[in-house]
Amino acid sequence: MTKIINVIKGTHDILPQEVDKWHILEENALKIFSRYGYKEIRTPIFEATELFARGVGDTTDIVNKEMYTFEKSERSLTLRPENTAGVVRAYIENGMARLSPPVKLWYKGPMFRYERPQKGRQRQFHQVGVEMFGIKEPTADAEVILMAVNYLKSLGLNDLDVEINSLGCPKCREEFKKRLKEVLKPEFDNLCDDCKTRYEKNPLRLLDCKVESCKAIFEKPEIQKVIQVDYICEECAEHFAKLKTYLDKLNVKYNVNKLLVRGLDYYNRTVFEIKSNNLGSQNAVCGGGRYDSLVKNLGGDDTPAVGWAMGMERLNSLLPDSEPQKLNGYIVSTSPVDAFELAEELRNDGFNIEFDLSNKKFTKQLEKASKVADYALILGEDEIKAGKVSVKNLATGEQKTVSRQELRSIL
RNA sequence: GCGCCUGUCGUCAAGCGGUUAAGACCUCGGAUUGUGGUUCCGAUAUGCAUGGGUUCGAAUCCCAUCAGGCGCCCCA
Repeated sequence: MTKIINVIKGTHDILPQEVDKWHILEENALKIFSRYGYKEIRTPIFEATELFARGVGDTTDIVNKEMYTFEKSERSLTLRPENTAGVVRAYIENGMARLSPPVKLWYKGPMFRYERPQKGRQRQFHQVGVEMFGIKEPTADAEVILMAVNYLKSLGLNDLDVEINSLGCPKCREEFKKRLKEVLKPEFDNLCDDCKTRYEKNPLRLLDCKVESCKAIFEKPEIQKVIQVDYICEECAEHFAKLKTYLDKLNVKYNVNKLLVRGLDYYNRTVFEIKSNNLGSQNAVCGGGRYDSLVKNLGGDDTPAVGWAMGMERLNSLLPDSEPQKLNGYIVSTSPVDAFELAEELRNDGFNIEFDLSNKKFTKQLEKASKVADYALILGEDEIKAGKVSVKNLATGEQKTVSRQELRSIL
């Protein structure tokens, strides 16, 4: 036998028996986001590599070691590892800055990251996300978080933890980094290797370290003092305070997590995550925040923005399995031509209808009907002559012979 | 990139060095020439991820390769 070709590591097929759940995710996204005035945008799956290097940040793991990059016609192209950079590119390129703010966009689609696959993490995965441009006030942050929570609620996901934090603006963040480095200096040699690198490149990420010895260091009182004190400036503090007020008034439950930093470089001020306890170690279903400098960094006008993304596979695994959808009717007939005609008639009226294409025996057809449909539509010689159909309710066994017109009201 | 675990039919599996590789589900056929979902009978792995090795003998032990899972890291 010829060797079969397998799916690529870290990718997988979404099979018919699970696709219903995907439809639920997608339909609810359209429904909920539309209520808030968001429009869907679809951007290409690959972009210029430079977009991600400049957009996501070239010190991030995503850009450093996880991108699928390839050359074509002497251009370096990359399969998108996330979609914020692409949406921002589209926003700039299509002159959406000329639209009356806020500009509200949402998207869904596959993303690609070259990582070791594990539970809740694949190399091709899907995200649904939103981006809002043009509003610097914390109302935007609040709306976006509220919408995330309501989207999750619409999926029946209520018991999730919302964590928020403020990173401050570039100005006050520098101050915080400076203080953090000062207080950690005596401990530098005790940090893990990754943290030693972070210490130089991106000190905020130190707080995210999962290594026990590092966590212990950060628990020390003199270091906690620096972490707990708000180094963010007055304006940033006010922004964050207002956001919390809005969330309180809107009954969005959240925790402030000072250690929440996030791995993408473009965030400032508000960052947030939504986590589930039922996902294993990859427990974040949603991550996002404010990125006021990204549009400008990518060549657009100075435009404030805020957004988030959710991992659809992770959402999917939190959804209960759905019952497979049955056909409205399965035609049992020994006359393919008549079966065809009846099937087409009913299909045109919006019913889901199948019949046996291989002309099997009557009992086999009925057996098949009982497995895949709610009703068996029996179309034998007698019925054909009389211009009628015998309808059998396969759940109750009830059967009656009716005209084709009556048939529609039964199905 | 590192660590641990696992590969037997389409699926879930039993098998733990001895000669025809259990079983269940699914699928297909029959009992059953117009009445199913229950039941009964039958069919379906010359092969145990692949390649080597040990042995009189290997799905079972060893090595390598490949694939998958989980964890670290990072993230959705």
